[in-house]
Amino acid sequence: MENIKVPEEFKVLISNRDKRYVRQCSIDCVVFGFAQNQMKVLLVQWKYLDKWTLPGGFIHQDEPIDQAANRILKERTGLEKLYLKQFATFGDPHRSRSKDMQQMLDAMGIFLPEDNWLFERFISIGYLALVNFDRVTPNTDLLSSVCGWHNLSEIPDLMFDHTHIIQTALGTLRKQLYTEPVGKYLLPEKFTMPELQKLYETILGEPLDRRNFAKKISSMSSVKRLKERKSGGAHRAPYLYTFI
Amino acid sequence: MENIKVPEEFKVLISNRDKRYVRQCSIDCVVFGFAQNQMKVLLVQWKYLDKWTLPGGFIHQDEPIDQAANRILKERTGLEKLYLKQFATFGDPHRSRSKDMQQMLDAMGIFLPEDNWLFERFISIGYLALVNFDRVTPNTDLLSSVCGWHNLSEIPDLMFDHTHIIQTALGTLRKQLYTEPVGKYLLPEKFTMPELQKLYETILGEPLDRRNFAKKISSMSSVKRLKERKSGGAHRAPYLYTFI
DNA sequence: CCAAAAGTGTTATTTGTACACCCATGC
DNA sequence: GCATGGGTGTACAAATAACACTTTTGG
Repeated sequence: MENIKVPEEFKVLISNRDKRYVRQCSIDCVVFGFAQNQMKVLLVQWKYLDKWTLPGGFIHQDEPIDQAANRILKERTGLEKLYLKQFATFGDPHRSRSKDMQQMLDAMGIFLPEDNWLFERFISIGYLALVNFDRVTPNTDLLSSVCGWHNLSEIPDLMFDHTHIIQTALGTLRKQLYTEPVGKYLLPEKFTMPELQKLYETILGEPLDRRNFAKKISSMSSVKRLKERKSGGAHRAPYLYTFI
Repeated sequence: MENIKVPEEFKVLISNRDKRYVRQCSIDCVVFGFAQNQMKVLLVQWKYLDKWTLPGGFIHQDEPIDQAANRILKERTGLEKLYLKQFATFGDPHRSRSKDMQQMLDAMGIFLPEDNWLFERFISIGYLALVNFDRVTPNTDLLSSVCGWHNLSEIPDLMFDHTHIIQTALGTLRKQLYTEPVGKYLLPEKFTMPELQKLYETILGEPLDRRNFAKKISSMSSVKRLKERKSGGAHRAPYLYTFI
Protein backbone atom coordinates (compact mmCIF):
# COMPACT_ATOMS: atom_id res chain seq x y z
CA MET A 1 0.00 0.00 0.00
CA GLU A 2 2.91 2.27 0.59
CA ASN A 3 3.28 3.08 -3.06
CA ILE A 4 -0.21 4.57 -3.31
CA LYS A 5 -0.06 8.31 -3.40
CA VAL A 6 -3.03 9.91 -1.71
CA PRO A 7 -3.25 13.65 -2.29
CA GLU A 8 -2.31 15.60 0.79
CA GLU A 9 -5.32 17.88 0.56
CA PHE A 10 -7.58 14.89 0.62
CA LYS A 11 -5.95 13.60 3.78
CA VAL A 12 -6.56 16.96 5.39
CA LEU A 13 -10.16 16.97 4.25
CA ILE A 14 -11.09 13.58 5.53
CA SER A 15 -9.08 13.40 8.70
CA ASN A 16 -10.01 16.85 9.93
CA ARG A 17 -13.21 17.81 8.25
CA ASP A 18 -13.59 21.52 8.04
CA LYS A 19 -16.85 23.13 9.00
CA ARG A 20 -17.75 24.14 5.49
CA TYR A 21 -20.15 21.28 5.03
CA VAL A 22 -23.53 20.43 6.49
CA ARG A 23 -23.09 17.49 8.81
CA GLN A 24 -24.49 14.07 8.03
CA CYS A 25 -26.16 15.29 4.83
CA SER A 26 -25.10 14.48 1.31
CA ILE A 27 -26.39 14.78 -2.20
CA ASP A 28 -26.52 11.99 -4.76
CA CYS A 29 -27.30 12.70 -8.38
CA VAL A 30 -28.80 10.35 -10.93
CA VAL A 31 -27.73 11.87 -14.24
CA PHE A 32 -29.60 10.38 -17.17
CA GLY A 33 -28.45 10.66 -20.75
CA PHE A 34 -29.64 9.05 -23.95
CA ALA A 35 -27.37 7.73 -26.69
CA GLN A 36 -27.14 4.73 -29.01
CA ASN A 37 -30.78 4.03 -28.20
CA GLN A 38 -29.90 3.41 -24.59
CA MET A 39 -30.56 5.23 -21.36
CA LYS A 40 -27.25 6.06 -19.75
CA VAL A 41 -26.36 6.88 -16.17
CA LEU A 42 -23.27 8.77 -15.11
CA LEU A 43 -21.18 6.86 -12.58
CA VAL A 44 -17.95 7.54 -10.74
CA GLN A 45 -15.28 4.98 -9.99
CA TRP A 46 -13.15 5.49 -6.93
CA LYS A 47 -9.41 5.48 -6.98
CA TYR A 48 -7.73 2.52 -5.37
CA LEU A 49 -11.00 0.63 -5.45
CA ASP A 50 -13.02 -1.11 -8.10
CA LYS A 51 -16.35 0.17 -6.92
CA TRP A 52 -18.69 2.65 -8.44
CA THR A 53 -21.05 5.23 -7.00
CA LEU A 54 -23.38 7.95 -8.18
CA PRO A 55 -21.80 11.37 -8.51
CA GLY A 56 -22.45 13.17 -5.27
CA GLY A 57 -21.07 15.52 -2.70
CA PHE A 58 -21.71 17.66 0.30
CA ILE A 59 -23.51 20.91 0.99
CA HIS A 60 -21.71 24.08 1.98
CA GLN A 61 -23.05 25.64 5.14
CA ASP A 62 -24.27 28.74 3.33
CA GLU A 63 -25.51 27.00 0.21
CA PRO A 64 -29.07 26.11 -0.85
CA ILE A 65 -29.32 22.41 -1.59
CA ASP A 66 -30.41 22.91 -5.21
CA GLN A 67 -27.34 25.05 -5.72
CA ALA A 68 -25.14 22.41 -4.14
CA ALA A 69 -26.48 19.82 -6.58
CA ASN A 70 -25.78 22.20 -9.46
CA ARG A 71 -22.24 22.82 -8.27
CA ILE A 72 -21.56 19.11 -7.86
CA LEU A 73 -22.83 18.38 -11.36
CA LYS A 74 -21.00 21.27 -12.92
CA GLU A 75 -17.79 19.72 -11.66
CA ARG A 76 -18.74 16.33 -13.04
CA THR A 77 -20.31 17.25 -16.34
CA GLY A 78 -19.07 20.73 -17.21
CA LEU A 79 -22.68 21.83 -17.60
CA GLU A 80 -23.93 24.98 -15.87
CA LYS A 81 -27.56 24.58 -16.73
CA LEU A 82 -29.34 21.32 -16.76
CA TYR A 83 -32.66 19.84 -15.79
CA LEU A 84 -32.22 19.07 -12.12
CA LYS A 85 -34.91 18.19 -9.61
CA GLN A 86 -34.94 16.79 -6.14
CA PHE A 87 -36.91 13.55 -6.19
CA ALA A 88 -36.50 11.80 -2.82
CA THR A 89 -34.43 11.72 0.34
CA PHE A 90 -32.79 8.52 1.50
CA GLY A 91 -32.44 8.12 5.21
CA ASP A 92 -31.99 4.50 6.15
CA PRO A 93 -29.39 4.43 8.93
CA HIS A 94 -27.49 1.65 7.21
CA ARG A 95 -27.61 3.07 3.73
CA SER A 96 -24.09 4.49 3.82
CA ARG A 97 -22.64 1.13 4.87
CA SER A 98 -19.49 2.16 6.68
CA LYS A 99 -17.97 -1.16 5.61
CA ASP A 100 -17.86 0.17 2.06
CA MET A 101 -16.26 3.35 3.32
CA GLN A 102 -13.75 1.42 5.42
CA GLN A 103 -12.80 -0.68 2.43
CA MET A 104 -12.22 2.41 0.36
CA LEU A 105 -10.00 4.01 2.95
CA ASP A 106 -8.10 0.78 3.50
CA ALA A 107 -7.43 0.65 -0.21
CA MET A 108 -6.00 4.13 -0.01
CA GLY A 109 -3.84 3.28 2.96
CA ILE A 110 -5.67 5.73 5.17
CA PHE A 111 -6.58 4.85 8.71
CA LEU A 112 -9.08 6.97 10.55
CA PRO A 113 -10.50 6.83 14.05
CA GLU A 114 -13.96 5.37 14.37
CA ASP A 115 -15.44 8.75 15.20
CA ASN A 116 -14.27 10.37 11.98
CA TRP A 117 -17.08 12.13 10.17
CA LEU A 118 -16.76 9.81 7.19
CA PHE A 119 -18.14 7.00 9.32
CA GLU A 120 -21.12 9.04 10.40
CA ARG A 121 -24.51 8.19 9.11
CA PHE A 122 -25.47 10.25 6.06
CA ILE A 123 -28.91 11.23 4.91
CA SER A 124 -28.79 11.79 1.19
CA ILE A 125 -30.97 14.00 -0.93
CA GLY A 126 -31.52 12.45 -4.35
CA TYR A 127 -31.46 14.66 -7.43
CA LEU A 128 -32.56 13.63 -10.89
CA ALA A 129 -30.75 15.27 -13.79
CA LEU A 130 -31.46 15.05 -17.51
CA VAL A 131 -28.67 16.03 -19.84
CA ASN A 132 -27.80 16.08 -23.47
CA PHE A 133 -25.35 13.21 -23.73
CA ASP A 134 -23.13 14.91 -26.29
CA ARG A 135 -22.62 18.04 -24.25
CA VAL A 136 -21.29 16.28 -21.20
CA THR A 137 -17.58 16.10 -20.49
CA PRO A 138 -17.31 13.65 -17.60
CA ASN A 139 -14.67 14.82 -15.13
CA THR A 140 -12.79 12.96 -12.47
CA ASP A 141 -11.55 14.56 -9.29
CA LEU A 142 -9.10 13.93 -6.50
CA LEU A 143 -10.79 10.76 -5.41
CA SER A 144 -12.18 9.32 -8.56
CA SER A 145 -10.32 7.50 -11.27
CA VAL A 146 -13.14 7.32 -13.78
CA CYS A 147 -16.31 9.26 -14.39
CA GLY A 148 -18.34 7.91 -17.23
CA TRP A 149 -21.55 6.67 -18.75
CA HIS A 150 -23.07 3.26 -18.17
CA ASN A 151 -26.05 1.73 -19.82
CA LEU A 152 -28.98 1.79 -17.43
CA SER A 153 -29.50 -1.87 -18.26
CA GLU A 154 -25.94 -2.78 -17.33
CA ILE A 155 -25.20 -0.97 -14.09
CA PRO A 156 -22.22 -2.48 -12.24
CA ASP A 157 -22.30 -3.23 -8.53
CA LEU A 158 -22.63 0.06 -6.72
CA MET A 159 -21.62 1.11 -3.24
CA PHE A 160 -24.12 2.06 -0.57
CA ASP A 161 -27.77 2.15 -1.61
CA HIS A 162 -27.07 3.69 -4.99
CA THR A 163 -28.73 0.94 -6.99
CA HIS A 164 -31.92 1.64 -5.08
CA ILE A 165 -31.55 5.38 -5.68
CA ILE A 166 -31.28 4.81 -9.43
CA GLN A 167 -34.39 2.62 -9.42
CA THR A 168 -36.32 5.31 -7.56
CA ALA A 169 -35.12 7.95 -9.99
CA LEU A 170 -36.20 5.83 -12.93
CA GLY A 171 -39.64 5.41 -11.41
CA THR A 172 -39.90 9.17 -10.99
CA LEU A 173 -38.82 9.75 -14.58
CA ARG A 174 -41.44 7.32 -15.88
CA LYS A 175 -44.18 9.09 -13.97
CA GLN A 176 -43.11 12.43 -15.39
CA LEU A 177 -42.78 11.29 -19.00
CA TYR A 178 -45.92 12.97 -20.24
CA THR A 179 -45.91 15.99 -17.95
CA GLU A 180 -42.30 17.13 -18.33
CA PRO A 181 -40.67 17.73 -21.71
CA VAL A 182 -37.97 15.16 -21.10
CA GLY A 183 -36.98 15.14 -24.77
CA LYS A 184 -36.00 18.77 -24.47
CA TYR A 185 -33.22 17.85 -22.10
CA LEU A 186 -32.22 14.40 -23.29
CA LEU A 187 -32.13 14.96 -27.04
CA PRO A 188 -30.16 17.38 -29.21
CA GLU A 189 -31.89 20.61 -30.14
CA LYS A 190 -33.19 19.16 -33.38
CA PHE A 191 -34.49 15.65 -33.40
CA THR A 192 -36.82 13.42 -35.37
CA MET A 193 -40.09 11.93 -34.25
CA PRO A 194 -38.73 8.36 -34.40
CA GLU A 195 -35.83 9.46 -32.19
CA LEU A 196 -38.22 10.94 -29.64
CA GLN A 197 -40.37 7.85 -29.78
CA LYS A 198 -37.38 5.61 -29.24
CA LEU A 199 -36.48 7.69 -26.19
CA TYR A 200 -39.94 7.22 -24.73
CA GLU A 201 -39.96 3.52 -25.50
CA THR A 202 -36.57 3.11 -23.88
CA ILE A 203 -37.62 4.89 -20.71
CA LEU A 204 -40.90 3.02 -20.48
CA GLY A 205 -39.47 -0.30 -21.58
CA GLU A 206 -42.33 -0.95 -23.97
CA PRO A 207 -43.11 -0.26 -27.63
CA LEU A 208 -45.49 2.53 -28.62
CA ASP A 209 -47.69 2.95 -31.68
CA ARG A 210 -46.06 5.33 -34.17
CA ARG A 211 -49.20 7.12 -35.29
CA ASN A 212 -50.68 7.59 -31.86
CA PHE A 213 -47.36 8.75 -30.52
CA ALA A 214 -46.91 11.33 -33.27
CA LYS A 215 -50.47 12.55 -32.70
CA LYS A 216 -49.93 12.90 -28.97
CA ILE A 217 -46.63 14.72 -29.32
CA SER A 218 -47.96 16.98 -32.05
CA SER A 219 -50.75 18.07 -29.75
CA MET A 220 -48.17 19.43 -27.31
CA SER A 221 -47.70 23.12 -27.88
CA SER A 222 -44.06 22.95 -26.87
CA VAL A 223 -43.03 20.76 -29.79
CA LYS A 224 -42.68 22.32 -33.21
CA ARG A 225 -42.03 20.67 -36.55
CA LEU A 226 -39.39 22.37 -38.67
CA LYS A 227 -39.37 22.64 -42.46
CA GLU A 228 -36.08 20.77 -42.58
CA ARG A 229 -35.71 17.06 -42.78
CA LYS A 230 -32.90 14.98 -41.48
CA SER A 231 -30.82 14.16 -44.54
CA GLY A 232 -28.01 11.67 -44.86
CA GLY A 233 -29.75 8.61 -43.48
CA ALA A 234 -30.95 5.79 -45.61
CA HIS A 235 -34.61 5.61 -46.49
CA ARG A 236 -37.13 8.38 -46.40
CA ALA A 237 -35.86 11.53 -44.70
CA PRO A 238 -37.75 12.26 -41.45
CA TYR A 239 -38.78 15.74 -40.40
CA LEU A 240 -36.87 17.54 -37.70
CA TYR A 241 -38.62 18.82 -34.59
CA THR A 242 -37.59 21.13 -31.81
CA PHE A 243 -38.88 22.28 -28.43
CA ILE A 244 -39.83 25.92 -28.23
CA MET B 1 -38.27 36.41 32.91
CA GLU B 2 -37.08 34.96 36.18
CA ASN B 3 -40.45 33.52 37.02
CA ILE B 4 -40.52 31.33 33.92
CA LYS B 5 -39.83 27.76 34.82
CA VAL B 6 -37.97 25.96 32.07
CA PRO B 7 -37.73 22.23 32.65
CA GLU B 8 -34.26 21.19 33.66
CA GLU B 9 -34.15 18.32 31.20
CA PHE B 10 -34.82 20.72 28.41
CA LYS B 11 -31.94 22.94 29.44
CA VAL B 12 -29.68 19.90 29.36
CA LEU B 13 -30.96 18.93 25.94
CA ILE B 14 -30.49 22.25 24.26
CA SER B 15 -27.32 23.47 25.90
CA ASN B 16 -25.45 20.22 25.59
CA ARG B 17 -26.99 18.31 22.79
CA ASP B 18 -26.43 14.65 23.14
CA LYS B 19 -25.29 12.62 20.20
CA ARG B 20 -28.51 10.76 19.80
CA TYR B 21 -29.67 12.92 16.94
CA VAL B 22 -28.56 13.33 13.37
CA ARG B 23 -26.89 16.71 13.03
CA GLN B 24 -28.44 19.53 11.03
CA CYS B 25 -31.37 17.39 9.93
CA SER B 26 -34.92 17.68 11.09
CA ILE B 27 -38.36 16.43 10.17
CA ASP B 28 -41.44 18.56 9.73
CA CYS B 29 -44.85 17.00 9.39
CA VAL B 30 -47.90 18.43 7.70
CA VAL B 31 -50.77 16.54 9.29
CA PHE B 32 -54.02 16.99 7.43
CA GLY B 33 -57.40 16.24 8.90
CA PHE B 34 -60.94 16.89 7.70
CA ALA B 35 -63.78 18.05 9.90
CA GLN B 36 -66.66 20.52 9.76
CA ASN B 37 -66.19 20.60 6.01
CA GLN B 38 -62.75 22.12 6.44
CA MET B 39 -59.25 20.88 5.87
CA LYS B 40 -57.35 21.07 9.12
CA VAL B 41 -53.65 21.21 9.84
CA LEU B 42 -52.10 20.23 13.14
CA LEU B 43 -49.94 23.00 14.62
CA VAL B 44 -47.88 23.39 17.75
CA GLN B 45 -47.58 26.53 19.80
CA TRP B 46 -44.40 27.09 21.74
CA LYS B 47 -44.31 27.85 25.40
CA TYR B 48 -43.32 31.37 26.35
CA LEU B 49 -43.94 32.47 22.80
CA ASP B 50 -46.95 33.21 20.69
CA LYS B 51 -45.65 31.52 17.57
CA TRP B 52 -46.70 28.38 15.89
CA THR B 53 -44.84 25.71 13.96
CA LEU B 54 -45.52 22.39 12.31
CA PRO B 55 -45.04 19.37 14.53
CA GLY B 56 -41.53 18.19 13.99
CA GLY B 57 -38.47 16.72 15.57
CA PHE B 58 -35.12 15.14 15.11
CA ILE B 59 -33.83 11.79 13.93
CA HIS B 60 -32.13 9.32 16.22
CA GLN B 61 -28.77 8.17 14.96
CA ASP B 62 -29.94 4.59 14.52
CA GLU B 63 -33.39 5.39 13.23
CA PRO B 64 -34.76 5.30 9.66
CA ILE B 65 -36.27 8.65 8.76
CA ASP B 66 -39.74 7.23 8.08
CA GLN B 67 -39.66 5.69 11.53
CA ALA B 68 -38.59 9.01 13.05
CA ALA B 69 -41.56 10.71 11.42
CA ASN B 70 -43.84 8.00 12.80
CA ARG B 71 -42.40 8.38 16.28
CA ILE B 72 -42.79 12.15 16.20
CA LEU B 73 -46.39 11.88 15.11
CA LYS B 74 -47.23 9.17 17.57
CA GLU B 75 -46.20 11.55 20.32
CA ARG B 76 -48.29 14.33 18.85
CA THR B 77 -51.39 12.47 17.75
CA GLY B 78 -51.45 9.23 19.69
CA LEU B 79 -51.73 7.34 16.41
CA GLU B 80 -49.43 4.44 15.65
CA LYS B 81 -50.50 3.88 12.10
CA LEU B 82 -51.28 6.66 9.72
CA TYR B 83 -50.78 7.59 6.13
CA LEU B 84 -47.34 9.16 6.11
CA LYS B 85 -45.19 9.96 3.11
CA GLN B 86 -42.11 11.99 2.53
CA PHE B 87 -42.93 14.66 -0.02
CA ALA B 88 -39.98 17.09 -0.23
CA THR B 89 -36.84 18.21 1.50
CA PHE B 90 -36.31 21.83 2.39
CA GLY B 91 -32.75 23.03 2.33
CA ASP B 92 -32.57 26.76 1.99
CA PRO B 93 -29.75 27.92 4.29
CA HIS B 94 -31.94 30.65 5.76
CA ARG B 95 -35.05 28.57 6.19
CA SER B 96 -34.54 27.96 9.92
CA ARG B 97 -34.19 31.69 10.59
CA SER B 98 -32.08 31.71 13.74
CA LYS B 99 -33.77 34.98 14.65
CA ASP B 100 -36.96 33.01 15.32
CA MET B 101 -34.98 30.55 17.39
CA GLN B 102 -33.25 33.33 19.30
CA GLN B 103 -36.57 34.94 20.05
CA MET B 104 -37.92 31.69 21.37
CA LEU B 105 -34.97 31.12 23.65
CA ASP B 106 -35.05 34.72 24.85
CA ALA B 107 -38.67 34.24 25.77
CA MET B 108 -37.68 31.24 27.84
CA GLY B 109 -34.87 33.11 29.54
CA ILE B 110 -32.28 30.81 28.04
CA PHE B 111 -29.04 32.18 26.69
CA LEU B 112 -26.89 30.01 24.52
CA PRO B 113 -23.55 30.55 22.82
CA GLU B 114 -23.68 31.28 19.14
CA ASP B 115 -22.21 27.92 18.27
CA ASN B 116 -24.96 25.97 20.00
CA TRP B 117 -26.46 23.34 17.74
CA LEU B 118 -29.85 25.04 17.85
CA PHE B 119 -28.42 27.87 15.77
CA GLU B 120 -27.05 25.52 13.17
CA ARG B 121 -28.60 25.37 9.80
CA PHE B 122 -31.19 22.61 9.50
CA ILE B 123 -32.25 20.73 6.43
CA SER B 124 -35.75 19.48 6.97
CA ILE B 125 -37.46 16.49 5.45
CA GLY B 126 -41.13 17.19 4.89
CA TYR B 127 -43.69 14.47 5.63
CA LEU B 128 -47.31 14.55 4.64
CA ALA B 129 -49.72 12.76 6.96
CA LEU B 130 -53.42 12.08 6.52
CA VAL B 131 -55.37 11.22 9.63
CA ASN B 132 -58.89 10.61 10.79
CA PHE B 133 -59.65 13.81 12.66
CA ASP B 134 -61.70 12.11 15.35
CA ARG B 135 -59.02 9.64 16.28
CA VAL B 136 -56.36 12.21 17.01
CA THR B 137 -55.57 13.29 20.55
CA PRO B 138 -53.27 16.27 20.11
CA ASN B 139 -50.50 16.19 22.71
CA THR B 140 -48.22 18.89 23.99
CA ASP B 141 -44.73 18.23 25.22
CA LEU B 142 -42.02 19.91 27.28
CA LEU B 143 -41.70 22.83 24.93
CA SER B 144 -45.14 23.29 23.55
CA SER B 145 -48.09 24.87 25.24
CA VAL B 146 -50.70 23.98 22.68
CA CYS B 147 -51.01 21.34 19.99
CA GLY B 148 -54.14 21.64 17.97
CA TRP B 149 -56.01 21.86 14.73
CA HIS B 150 -56.24 24.93 12.54
CA ASN B 151 -58.30 25.47 9.46
CA LEU B 152 -56.07 25.30 6.44
CA SER B 153 -57.67 28.52 5.29
CA GLU B 154 -56.81 30.31 8.53
CA ILE B 155 -53.25 29.37 9.32
CA PRO B 156 -51.64 31.81 11.78
CA ASP B 157 -48.17 33.25 11.26
CA LEU B 158 -45.74 30.39 11.41
CA MET B 159 -42.07 30.28 12.29
CA PHE B 160 -39.35 29.39 9.83
CA ASP B 161 -40.51 28.37 6.35
CA HIS B 162 -43.44 26.36 7.62
CA THR B 163 -46.05 28.25 5.63
CA HIS B 164 -44.17 27.31 2.49
CA ILE B 165 -43.94 23.69 3.62
CA ILE B 166 -47.71 23.55 4.09
CA GLN B 167 -48.28 25.02 0.63
CA THR B 168 -45.98 22.42 -0.91
CA ALA B 169 -47.75 19.64 0.98
CA LEU B 170 -51.12 20.87 -0.24
CA GLY B 171 -49.85 20.88 -3.82
CA THR B 172 -48.66 17.30 -3.38
CA LEU B 173 -51.99 16.27 -1.92
CA ARG B 174 -53.89 17.80 -4.84
CA LYS B 175 -51.76 15.94 -7.35
CA GLN B 176 -52.40 12.67 -5.56
CA LEU B 177 -56.14 13.11 -5.16
CA TYR B 178 -57.12 10.62 -7.82
CA THR B 179 -54.24 8.20 -7.42
CA GLU B 180 -54.22 7.75 -3.65
CA PRO B 181 -57.31 6.80 -1.65
CA VAL B 182 -57.16 9.95 0.47
CA GLY B 183 -60.70 9.42 1.71
CA LYS B 184 -59.59 6.19 3.32
CA TYR B 185 -57.37 8.11 5.69
CA LEU B 186 -59.23 11.37 6.12
CA LEU B 187 -62.77 10.08 6.63
CA PRO B 188 -64.28 7.70 9.14
CA GLU B 189 -64.54 4.07 8.13
CA LYS B 190 -68.06 4.54 6.84
CA PHE B 191 -68.90 7.66 4.93
CA THR B 192 -71.41 8.93 2.40
CA MET B 193 -70.78 9.95 -1.16
CA PRO B 194 -71.64 13.62 -0.44
CA GLU B 195 -69.11 13.57 2.41
CA LEU B 196 -66.41 12.21 0.13
CA GLN B 197 -67.30 14.73 -2.52
CA LYS B 198 -67.12 17.57 -0.04
CA LEU B 199 -63.65 16.37 0.95
CA TYR B 200 -62.48 16.43 -2.65
CA GLU B 201 -64.02 19.83 -3.27
CA THR B 202 -62.38 21.23 -0.18
CA ILE B 203 -58.94 19.94 -1.14
CA LEU B 204 -59.27 21.13 -4.72
CA GLY B 205 -60.98 24.37 -3.82
CA GLU B 206 -63.59 23.96 -6.53
CA PRO B 207 -67.05 22.43 -6.86
CA LEU B 208 -67.53 19.09 -8.60
CA ASP B 209 -70.53 17.66 -10.39
CA ARG B 210 -72.37 15.19 -8.15
CA ARG B 211 -73.25 12.65 -10.81
CA ASN B 212 -69.87 12.60 -12.46
CA PHE B 213 -68.14 12.38 -9.12
CA ALA B 214 -70.22 9.44 -8.02
CA LYS B 215 -69.55 7.71 -11.32
CA LYS B 216 -65.81 8.23 -11.03
CA ILE B 217 -65.61 7.04 -7.46
CA SER B 218 -67.84 4.04 -8.14
CA SER B 219 -65.46 2.94 -10.86
CA MET B 220 -62.68 2.62 -8.29
CA SER B 221 -62.42 -0.95 -7.12
CA SER B 222 -61.32 0.13 -3.66
CA VAL B 223 -64.60 1.84 -2.80
CA LYS B 224 -67.58 -0.31 -1.90
CA ARG B 225 -71.16 0.72 -1.30
CA LEU B 226 -72.75 -0.84 1.76
CA LYS B 227 -76.35 -1.89 2.13
CA GLU B 228 -76.77 0.52 5.03
CA ARG B 229 -77.78 4.12 4.73
CA LYS B 230 -76.85 6.92 7.01
CA SER B 231 -79.91 7.49 9.16
CA GLY B 232 -80.65 10.35 11.49
CA GLY B 233 -80.03 13.23 9.15
CA ALA B 234 -82.77 15.28 7.65
CA HIS B 235 -83.89 14.51 4.11
CA ARG B 236 -83.29 11.39 2.15
CA ALA B 237 -80.87 8.97 3.80
CA PRO B 238 -77.66 8.59 1.79
CA TYR B 239 -75.88 5.28 1.31
CA LEU B 240 -72.77 4.48 3.29
CA TYR B 241 -69.53 3.56 1.56
CA THR B 242 -66.27 2.12 2.76
CA PHE B 243 -62.78 1.47 1.44
CA ILE B 244 -61.82 -2.18 1.15
C1' DC C 1 -37.52 -2.67 -58.20
C1' DC C 2 -37.03 -3.87 -53.64
C1' DA C 3 -36.26 -3.37 -48.72
C1' DA C 4 -36.61 -0.42 -44.96
C1' DA C 5 -38.16 3.35 -42.58
C1' DA C 6 -41.36 7.52 -42.37
C1' DG C 7 -45.59 9.84 -43.09
C1' DT C 8 -50.52 9.91 -42.54
C1' DG C 9 -56.22 9.03 -41.38
C1' DT C 10 -60.31 6.34 -39.91
C1' DT C 11 -62.93 3.76 -36.76
C1' DA C 12 -64.20 1.93 -32.30
C1' DT C 13 -63.81 2.41 -27.45
C1' DT C 14 -63.31 4.71 -23.38
C1' DT C 15 -63.43 8.63 -20.65
C1' DG C 16 -64.99 13.12 -19.40
C1' DT C 17 -68.49 16.68 -19.15
C1' DA C 18 -72.72 18.89 -19.16
C1' DC C 19 -77.17 18.66 -17.76
C1' DA C 20 -82.58 17.51 -15.34
C1' DC C 21 -85.74 14.76 -13.15
C1' DC C 22 -87.50 11.83 -9.45
C1' DC C 23 -87.19 10.21 -4.51
C1' DA C 24 -86.99 10.33 0.57
C1' DT C 25 -87.28 12.86 4.70
C1' DG C 26 -88.28 16.34 8.38
C1' DC C 27 -90.78 20.05 9.35
C1' DG D 1 -97.07 19.82 0.87
C1' DC D 2 -92.83 21.84 0.47
C1' DA D 3 -88.01 22.63 0.97
C1' DT D 4 -83.81 20.28 1.05
C1' DG D 5 -80.68 17.12 -0.11
C1' DG D 6 -79.77 12.40 -2.37
C1' DG D 7 -80.04 9.25 -6.08
C1' DT D 8 -79.73 8.24 -10.98
C1' DG D 9 -79.14 8.31 -16.77
C1' DT D 10 -78.38 10.24 -21.24
C1' DA D 11 -76.25 12.80 -24.92
C1' DC D 12 -72.30 15.05 -26.62
C1' DA D 13 -67.30 15.91 -26.78
C1' DA D 14 -62.65 14.55 -26.19
C1' DA D 15 -59.01 11.41 -25.66
C1' DT D 16 -57.27 6.95 -26.45
C1' DA D 17 -56.33 2.70 -28.86
C1' DA D 18 -56.28 -0.24 -32.67
C1' DC D 19 -55.16 -0.70 -37.20
C1' DA D 20 -52.94 -0.40 -43.06
C1' DC D 21 -51.55 1.85 -46.84
C1' DT D 22 -48.60 5.13 -49.36
C1' DT D 23 -44.18 7.72 -49.88
C1' DT D 24 -39.33 8.26 -49.96
C1' DT D 25 -34.75 6.77 -50.24
C1' DG D 26 -30.45 3.96 -50.96
C1' DG D 27 -28.75 0.13 -52.80
